[in-house]
Amino acid sequence: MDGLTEMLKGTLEGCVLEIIGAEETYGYAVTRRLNELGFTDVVEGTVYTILLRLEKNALVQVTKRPSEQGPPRKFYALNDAGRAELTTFWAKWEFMTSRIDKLKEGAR
Amino acid sequence: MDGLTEMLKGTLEGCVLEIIGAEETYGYAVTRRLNELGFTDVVEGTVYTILLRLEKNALVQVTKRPSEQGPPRKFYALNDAGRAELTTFWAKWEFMTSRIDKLKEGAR
DNA sequence: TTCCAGTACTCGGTGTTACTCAGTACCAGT
DNA sequence: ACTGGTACTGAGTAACACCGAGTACTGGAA
Repeated sequence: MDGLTEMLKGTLEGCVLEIIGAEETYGYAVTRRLNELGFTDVVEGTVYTILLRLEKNALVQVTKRPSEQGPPRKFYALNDAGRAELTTFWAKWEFMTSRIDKLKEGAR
Repeated sequence: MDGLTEMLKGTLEGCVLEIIGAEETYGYAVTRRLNELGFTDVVEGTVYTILLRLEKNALVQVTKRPSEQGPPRKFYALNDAGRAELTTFWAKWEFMTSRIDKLKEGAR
């Protein structure tokens, strides 16, 4: 599935938030997870920019740990602000999808 | 509901496509329709830019008609390319929402 | 009769976002 | 020595929704 780029704006960050909220993890693994989910076109560079933004906005706690395979990993975990952001993300998602599904079903 | 701006990227155009696909209509009315639907922050300028884009991309057929109330209206109707675009929009929407709902439910 | 509110469209400029692409670097197995 | 997988960075691009100011037409209130 391609051409999802524009549609993912604003939601991809929420997905990343959800993924690292479920379990402390690192950029490369987040990319793999998104690819597994079906977002096959999402590439590492994209995820890293999101991660850097989350860090800049103080929504995550970062811990650098050595890896057995390759360079050290930056592990991300949500802090309180991050969890709050995730909650409002799902609220917005719920709101938007419900309205659009209503439109789709031809509600007047 | 505010702060939906980023999330609407890529989907708002699809919504406009759906609205004018259901019935030939004009910009001001499309804005009203979106506001009724719950997207209260969507403003005229935004809708007109989308309409202009649709016209530029040859997805709509435009007819100017006088109005009883105010300046003449530009009525928009989907052409074949527009209907095709609408179909692929809903396909992308279906794809994206199904994946994200799966993520939300904690699918591994 | 003038002025305002509602209707209706246009357009230049802005900020956010995902993406592209190139680069750096570390390690394992061949 | 080399390749391929792992892992992160950063500069630049394109698309989109939004902002704000402007134009213009009509009808009713002041």
